[in-house]
Amino acid sequence: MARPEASPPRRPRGGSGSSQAGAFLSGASSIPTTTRGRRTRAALINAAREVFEELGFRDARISDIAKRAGTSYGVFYHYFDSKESVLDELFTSVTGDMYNASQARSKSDGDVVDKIRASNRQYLVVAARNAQLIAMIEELAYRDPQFRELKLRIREPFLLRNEAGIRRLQEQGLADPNLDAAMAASMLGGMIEHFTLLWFFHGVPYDEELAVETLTRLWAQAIGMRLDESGRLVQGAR
Amino acid sequence: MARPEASPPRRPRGGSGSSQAGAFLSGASSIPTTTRGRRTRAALINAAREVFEELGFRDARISDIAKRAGTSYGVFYHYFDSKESVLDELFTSVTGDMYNASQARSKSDGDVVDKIRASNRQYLVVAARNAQLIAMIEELAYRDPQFRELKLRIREPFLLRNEAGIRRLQEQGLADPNLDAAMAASMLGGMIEHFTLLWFFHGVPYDEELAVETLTRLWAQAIGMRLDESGRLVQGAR
Amino acid sequence: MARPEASPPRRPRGGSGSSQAGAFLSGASSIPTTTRGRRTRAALINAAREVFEELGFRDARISDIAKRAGTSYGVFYHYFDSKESVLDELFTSVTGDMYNASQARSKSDGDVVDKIRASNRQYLVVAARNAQLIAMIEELAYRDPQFRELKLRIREPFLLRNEAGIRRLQEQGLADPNLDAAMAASMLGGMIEHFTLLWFFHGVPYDEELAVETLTRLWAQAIGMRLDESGRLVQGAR
Amino acid sequence: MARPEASPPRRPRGGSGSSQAGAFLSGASSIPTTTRGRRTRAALINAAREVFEELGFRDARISDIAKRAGTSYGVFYHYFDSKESVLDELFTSVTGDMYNASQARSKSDGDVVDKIRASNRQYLVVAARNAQLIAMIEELAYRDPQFRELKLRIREPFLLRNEAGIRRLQEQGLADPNLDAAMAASMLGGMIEHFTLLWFFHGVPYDEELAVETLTRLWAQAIGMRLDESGRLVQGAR
DNA sequence: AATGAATGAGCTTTCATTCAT
DNA sequence: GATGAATGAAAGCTCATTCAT
Repeated sequence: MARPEASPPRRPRGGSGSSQAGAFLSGASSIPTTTRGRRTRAALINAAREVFEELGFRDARISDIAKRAGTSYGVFYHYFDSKESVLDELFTSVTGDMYNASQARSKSDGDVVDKIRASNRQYLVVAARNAQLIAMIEELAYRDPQFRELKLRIREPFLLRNEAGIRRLQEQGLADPNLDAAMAASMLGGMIEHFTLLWFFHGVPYDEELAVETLTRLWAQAIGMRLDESGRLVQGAR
Repeated sequence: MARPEASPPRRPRGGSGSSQAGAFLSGASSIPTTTRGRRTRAALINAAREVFEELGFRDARISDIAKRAGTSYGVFYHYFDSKESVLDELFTSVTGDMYNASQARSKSDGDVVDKIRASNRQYLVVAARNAQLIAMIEELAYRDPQFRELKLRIREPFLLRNEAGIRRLQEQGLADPNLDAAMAASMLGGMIEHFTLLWFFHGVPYDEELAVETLTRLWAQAIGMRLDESGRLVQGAR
Repeated sequence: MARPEASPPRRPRGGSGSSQAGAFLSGASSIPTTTRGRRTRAALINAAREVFEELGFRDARISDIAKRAGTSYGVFYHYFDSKESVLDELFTSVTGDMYNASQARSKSDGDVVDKIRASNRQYLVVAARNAQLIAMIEELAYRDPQFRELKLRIREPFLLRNEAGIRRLQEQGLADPNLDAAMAASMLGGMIEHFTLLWFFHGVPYDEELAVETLTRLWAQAIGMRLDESGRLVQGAR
Repeated sequence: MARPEASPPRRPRGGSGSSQAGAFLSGASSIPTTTRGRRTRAALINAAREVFEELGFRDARISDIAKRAGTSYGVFYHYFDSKESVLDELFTSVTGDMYNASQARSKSDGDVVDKIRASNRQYLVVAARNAQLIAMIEELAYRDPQFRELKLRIREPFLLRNEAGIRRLQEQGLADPNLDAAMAASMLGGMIEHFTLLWFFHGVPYDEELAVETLTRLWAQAIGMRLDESGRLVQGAR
């Protein structure tokens, strides 16, 4: 017999089912109308970000967030349904930031390698900026399909961009035609992802310039280019 | 939801127990003298592995493990101090397995690329075999310095091996001398790590042959080799 | 989007779904194996009955029950899933008692009216004995379909018995043939139910003998019999 | 589930607030002077009725009522002291309606049975109209002496009327003189009460005509009359 | 050696009510 | 008059761990 809930301990009350557009998780979070309300809500989101980064999502208690925001824990429920729903808001900003980074065109009018270098450098910048939150998503992705999808969704635009880039270079005769562009994009993308996490989140120390150069050289050579000792494309090497 | 965790000696939040000198994580676990005792202990470890893989470390309850092992949860404390201490045992086997893999010399008498290919293939095998537990370590590493170290310790022999390999190839004039061997080893190692996790744990589907070939080609070319369309080293290309 | 439960705050864990045979509500309650366990469990049920009767189901807190039973509230969850599940046990005994009463045949070899009188008297006895719990079911029935059904299920055997009785008397020419037996049984049964609740639960004072006599006279005459001043059937009056 | 109820002046458990002299339950509620105020107040009462009927008194939240009334929950406290005090207003109307019904004289110039029939039919009408609220009172009466009294007070005029009726019929030689009029009135009144609740609130389906006829026949015969197959009084049968 | 009963800290969530705006 | 933000007591429930048997 299914759990019958004799005198139902919790009324469902429609609410939380209706999702906001673009909300990743539950997202049933009321938007305050007054200035004071807006300020409090913002304080909560901010506090949540800090607490999540310090303690991790699972170890973060609502009361930690509320305390950090300087409110009672009651207000939290005024603005959010649950921990999950603040997370939403946070993710919206990260995914947005990451997406923009994935779309950005380098303005450098250098050669192909310069473009790769610029792109790597840029990834490093956003990755550093969002390391904590990305690490959190990674962590949660290990147990929660919802977050696994989010993780994959975040990396997708980078993948597509990389794949397109490789394909274009292959067509131009600049990249190894024997490479499966999608697979290579996934692997090389993973290389950078993994590396930035190691560096920015796990605290393994690396030298920035060396990192950018090595990343760029590995990437470029992996797809079939040849770089001279100063990191410039050896023309006609392919 | 109620925070699980115990009552009296309440663990400080996020920590995984204070580690002792000898064992990796927490307290020593008594080694039983009788046959029956040994069997029970083994059953618990086995059960723990299964439960951890299914539920994750944090969500696994002692009672889950005990139930799976077919014992009462009282016995658990006969053999182990805490959840952390069973984990120890489990990790001993993974780290051992991984270490062996990192040391294995390929018997192939093919060329350098064949060696790289064999090595990659072998990594894929152990990674697939230990994916669940490795993922667990990864997950825990996000919050627990203890596990972060473990994670780094596991990857270290691979790193060293790769670094030595690259260096040797550089000396032989087969690999790009402009590459920082340590950095490259870390990045390329990360590429494989990341990829196997995606594949074996997160369930992203890949074709095995294509994966091995692409991995090998990327790796070899990244460090400066040149491969022909059938994946064989183009002699004298450097 | 449905509530996704980012990192699920509560694992379902099959358990509670499988119901015991005959359990009304959830009923997932472990049966202890040791004497001590059995004693504790019994103490909890007893305490629950008392607390429910004093405070009502909804106002009763788990901690009230535990305190009354002289245990920590933790044990409660050792034996029961929830408040609902103790209720189960309690109901099993009431419904059993009531059912038996409904089936009991009076041993009096008096006339029809004596049988009705005996039956009424007996109902009064069980109703008095179970007044608190019946009232509780009534109360809960106002809001919970589950309890509404229970309420109806408890009254059903009485209804059927009464209906059969009336029908038999109609066939024997002793009861008014113009009466719909089922409807009459329901109404007259309700009369007694309502009356006992008023008396035993709401505390409206009545004289027992007068009550039995009046109940019997009303009932008997309602279905078409005629009673003389001493409550005996006036033969051939129909 | 968390107990709702307020924080600072926390109501003693089970109670419904200490009642004031004048009003039935709790505090006086200010009567607004402006039109707008009166409209808001009326909207609140209306909303309260709906919400109470849907959710029951205990499960209804102030915010539910306010939302339904289209106001903020702040205003609620402008007009009412508490949930109990809106209830007051609602009950005033029910009790009024019920009382009127109890006093109504049937205009039919038929015989006694017609009068009983008319009276029953009329009770059915008001009972149907007020079923939700009456059920609510019943429910609350199980736990709250305040409501128990209200419940008894509502039924009282019916009781008195019935008792007087029976007594009159006894004097006229139409009703069984061996019946205690008060007791019979209470029991027979309870029969109808109980029946209407079953029908109108608990949703047990009955045929209206059959119900009226059976009710009337049972009632009339119970007090000693005799009815023919078409429901007319058999003259001189007593 | 094994069992499983008992403990209780700690977290979540609800919602009546107050009060600044 | 009206608004809605803020408060916080209180109860539910979980599960690591202890310990009597």
